[in-house]
Amino acid sequence: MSFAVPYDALDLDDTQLRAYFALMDSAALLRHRVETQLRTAADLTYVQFKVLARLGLDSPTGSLRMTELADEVVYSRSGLTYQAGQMENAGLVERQPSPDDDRGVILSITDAGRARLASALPGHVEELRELLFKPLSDPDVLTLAALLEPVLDHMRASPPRSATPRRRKGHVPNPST
Amino acid sequence: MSFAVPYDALDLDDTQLRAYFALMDSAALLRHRVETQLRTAADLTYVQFKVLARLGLDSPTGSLRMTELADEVVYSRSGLTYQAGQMENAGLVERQPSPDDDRGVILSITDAGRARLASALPGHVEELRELLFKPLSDPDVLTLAALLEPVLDHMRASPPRSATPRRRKGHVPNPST
DNA sequence: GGTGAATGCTTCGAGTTCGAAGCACATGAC
DNA sequence: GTCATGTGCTTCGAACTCGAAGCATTCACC
Repeated sequence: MSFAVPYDALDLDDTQLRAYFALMDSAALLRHRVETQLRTAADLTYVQFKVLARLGLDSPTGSLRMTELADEVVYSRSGLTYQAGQMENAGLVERQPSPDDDRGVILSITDAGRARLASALPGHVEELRELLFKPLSDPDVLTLAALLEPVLDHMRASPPRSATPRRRKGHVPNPST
Repeated sequence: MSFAVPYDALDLDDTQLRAYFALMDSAALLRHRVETQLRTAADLTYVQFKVLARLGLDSPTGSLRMTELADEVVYSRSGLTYQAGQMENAGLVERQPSPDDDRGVILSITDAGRARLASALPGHVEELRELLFKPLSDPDVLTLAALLEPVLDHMRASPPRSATPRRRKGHVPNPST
């Protein structure tokens, strides 16, 4: 697929196109495979797995704010509200009011959630080894991380060009008006 | 996020985890940004854009089989059927019966589709430059493509562990039964 | 050339996602 | 204290995706 049709000045070169499609397609395909693996092995969505992993492996207390999880796992608040409801019904997480902000909701992993996570992890890791890491050498993996982490940081730092400001702190509402 | 909890032998090392999350998160975030850009600028989904681009830029005839597009753009036939319907209603593509196979359907881009694609391209390229390529040097871009293309090829070659065989040609139905 | 299996696409129902609107609480100015 | 504005989360409706089932055609083999 070449974008080189009527926009010489704005075109991407072939290498850039290759990188773009390789990134998008490999991530999409990997997610699809991982998703079906998680679904059949542990009855979890990729999103649900990621929520459980964030809560159960990263957080010392096993709990996080809804907003924080939403920003990482899904790209809308309502999306996380929906999943939190699903997972709460399944007994994997609990919702508690935030102690320091009555508007806030804190999501905590339950024992059942930890058990489900533990049951999903080995197959998940196995799938990653098989699909993602088999064609990559150890230095390759490091290089890949070193290339993509700055991209990720850069995108997270760049505001979506026209959207709700939604800066965590230190927002700049209106420069002159 | 460290997976290093109870599965020493199966664990991924930190570098692998970094690469995994950087890949998944950067691609997901990039897709989200690109999607909103395409939506506001040209009223197109990422999937629809990709269909138009494949038909309008890659194919000399401006047309492709449904199955071929489905495998590239979406991960189910029904998903492409839905999008083909949407885009046909919008006048961007046309459906024709395949001449050499009465079951097949060929999707062709229309003049309106080419016009829509042309209107979307500059902003799309601009968004990619801004978000993806700004933090990467030219050699970086080449390295990224060189790392991810083998991963993509490897995944496309690996059957989904338990699914319909669905090989284009040369299937091996039943070894002994 | 006839029969059974495979293939190409569509229809259908269920599940997931998003954005906009809404509600409750918090924060800052006065 | 009060008011206006901002923030955290939920509800709601619309759109999208998938897998399974179904229909029509083709292929392979006898």
